[in-house]
Amino acid sequence: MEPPGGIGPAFRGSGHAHGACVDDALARAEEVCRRRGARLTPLRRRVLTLVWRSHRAVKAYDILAALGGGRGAAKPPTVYRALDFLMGHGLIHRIDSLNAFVGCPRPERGHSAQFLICGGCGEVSEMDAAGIERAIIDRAADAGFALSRRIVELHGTCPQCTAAQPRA
Amino acid sequence: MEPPGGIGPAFRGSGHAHGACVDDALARAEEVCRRRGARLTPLRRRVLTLVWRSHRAVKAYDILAALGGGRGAAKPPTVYRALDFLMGHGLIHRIDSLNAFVGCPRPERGHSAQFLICGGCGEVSEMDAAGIERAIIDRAADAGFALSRRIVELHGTCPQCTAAQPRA
DNA sequence: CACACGATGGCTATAATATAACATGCGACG
DNA sequence: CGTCGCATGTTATATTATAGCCATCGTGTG
Repeated sequence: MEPPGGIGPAFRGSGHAHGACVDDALARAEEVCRRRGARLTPLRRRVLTLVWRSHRAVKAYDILAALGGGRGAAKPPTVYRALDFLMGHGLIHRIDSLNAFVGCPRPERGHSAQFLICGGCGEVSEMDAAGIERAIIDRAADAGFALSRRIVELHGTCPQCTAAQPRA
Repeated sequence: MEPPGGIGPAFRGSGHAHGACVDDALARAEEVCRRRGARLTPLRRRVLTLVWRSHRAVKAYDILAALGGGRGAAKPPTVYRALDFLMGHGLIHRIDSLNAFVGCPRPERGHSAQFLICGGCGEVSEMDAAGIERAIIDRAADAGFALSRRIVELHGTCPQCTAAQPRA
């Protein structure tokens, strides 16, 4: 079940030791920030932890709610600024088709990613598929198009959810 | 430079006879609806025309504004319902990374599309690149992932805009 | 004709997502 | 100490989207 390339597309289902994912993600984030002189402040670390609460894409306002339930509640800009920072350093990705955010398991390399998004369990699996990347680059080159950002978000059903629903 | 498949990625720049694009799109829409027994009502036709005003992605609230400037102005649900209808019949596509909509030049075939989105002029070019599609399908199959919706939105700079900016 | 029904679209309201603009705190550094 | 820059707090508002209810209209049917 270990993912090819160490990233995806292994959907984890409910039975994995998620604490290790979070610890690993935080350690990597520390390292990335340390090397760049960027400050992973308590707030940013907390937001990153909240994004990593699951392997699902997390909405900004859910983070907001989790941050400050009471009167001293956090405000939207607080969350969006932290998310911007984390995205800027590749620690999280935005899933545009969900207006939501997911932790990046390999922040150290500036990879281009594709996402498998399960409509059943909501899990998001990040891939770095050379074949897809290659095809996109080739096709853009054919068109004389200078690529910057590439968005590949693939919706469907993960193996676990497919297995759980013998007859859809 | 004619695109394989006849769709994209020909960026048109400012010098094409756009009336023909619109007429063609409307004729195709009529035909598609007629064959399915769907009703391309005046409102829906008007919204479709507004989406086709350019080859750029159009925002729902811009359509809203264009629909009813005055006191009897249209309301959001009116626009979103028309857009839902048009999407349901493949007459337009939603560009998730822009929260905006673009006309589909080939509504008759249920194609899967990729979009080239120019950050300079804002034009969106629809492709149906078999190579990209193939790579995505193969990779999803590897992962045991049952694909439904595929989103491929490629941001960058079109040939015209690249030529216009010798030093970016 | 009277009636039910489904599709369409108008309306009010509100939810959900995101940013602008300005104020405050706080540490680094001369 | 002064001030500079960055992070965060705060207020307000912009942008995007949907829920839910009602009026209208065409169509088929008793």
